[in-house]
Amino acid sequence: MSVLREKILHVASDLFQTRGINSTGVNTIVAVAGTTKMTLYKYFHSKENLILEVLQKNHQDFENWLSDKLTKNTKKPAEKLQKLFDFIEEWVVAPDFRGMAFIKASAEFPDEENAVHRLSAEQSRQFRQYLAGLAVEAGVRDADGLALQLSLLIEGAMQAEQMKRGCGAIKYAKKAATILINSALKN
Amino acid sequence: MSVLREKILHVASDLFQTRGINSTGVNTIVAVAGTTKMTLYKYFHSKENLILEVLQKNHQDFENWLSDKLTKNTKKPAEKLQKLFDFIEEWVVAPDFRGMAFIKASAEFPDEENAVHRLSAEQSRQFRQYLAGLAVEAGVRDADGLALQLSLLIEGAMQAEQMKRGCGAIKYAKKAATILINSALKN
DNA sequence: TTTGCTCTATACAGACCTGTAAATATACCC
DNA sequence: GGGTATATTTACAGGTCTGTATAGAGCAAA
Repeated sequence: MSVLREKILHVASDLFQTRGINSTGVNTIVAVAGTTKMTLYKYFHSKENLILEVLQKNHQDFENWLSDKLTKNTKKPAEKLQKLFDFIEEWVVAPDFRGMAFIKASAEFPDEENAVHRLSAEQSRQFRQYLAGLAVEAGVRDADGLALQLSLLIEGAMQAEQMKRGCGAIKYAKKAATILINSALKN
Repeated sequence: MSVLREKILHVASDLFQTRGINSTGVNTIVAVAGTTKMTLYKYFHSKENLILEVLQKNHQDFENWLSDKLTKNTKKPAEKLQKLFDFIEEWVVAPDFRGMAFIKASAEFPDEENAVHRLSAEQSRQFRQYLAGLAVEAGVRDADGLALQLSLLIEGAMQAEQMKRGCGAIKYAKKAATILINSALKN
């Protein structure tokens, strides 16, 4: 994998998050990345293609990081659900946190037929499925229901933290999650 | 208030929600509204100004609708918190629901110094404050905490429903809210 | 009919956008 | 050195964007 390709992906991801996708032109991306449009269009057939790859990379990075944390720091399956929000908080309070990519992408591309919107929706679904897997392992009966509720808290908190840094949304989301998890485990 | 001004506001709001703000040009707005750019720029000094007015109108319409519903359909203060999510659901399942305006606006304008972003953040804060008022009336001790948690559920559910209509997010958000409210009332 | 107001029609300026063409430069492998 | 792949440079086409200038149409009141 070319180093320039990686650089473009990284720079594009950064600019998309800080300035918005539609407000970031390819001219800006290549200027910051220190290359030219010809190189960008060689690796990424179009801007839409670049957006899709950036989204995919961000999502994979997040899920890899999270599942790594979970497998390394927890032993029993039930523990994972409990500690989940500790790691989410760690992710959110990181200085380079800029919100969840697929949430913002779906806002910028509201048309349900649009490729970017569809990928965002798919990633949202995948994330809920991952949470549902944790809930199943923990012995929750309505695993899908709890997963959906936790995803609302997580995505809501990330949205809130992106809108106003340090607003403490993730802390209260964690408290709410504990209550919901305990309630779900009792049924 | 001029009828053309109202028409422009309404059309702009609709297009911003369905196509995105940055993807909607003033040319499109005036064409759909059946007027010209000269008239638009007469009433709204700039496109940014129009965006701000659209946001403000949407937010006021929502809060007015919600508080109307609450005052007309509930009697005791504690009831309002319980019934809140019924009305939110009613709002979300309406066929013309297109997501919460200020969430999408803040995603399209991520810069915290930007006027649109600042208004969005302010509206999010106002909404939480409104919820906190309901929690106080209901006798919740940590009213701000519960309000924040409920706002996460609501905003998360609206985001999810906007991403994929009929995904049932609001139903599970309601269940989660009931648990959280009951838990908060016990403390 | 004249005055005054709102709205329309049309054209334009200047900037930015995505995407491409063609020629040149750099580096590495044989 | 020669050949090859990769990257740069510069320029451009064709489009869209916000915002403005200018001239005229429609209409109501005096």
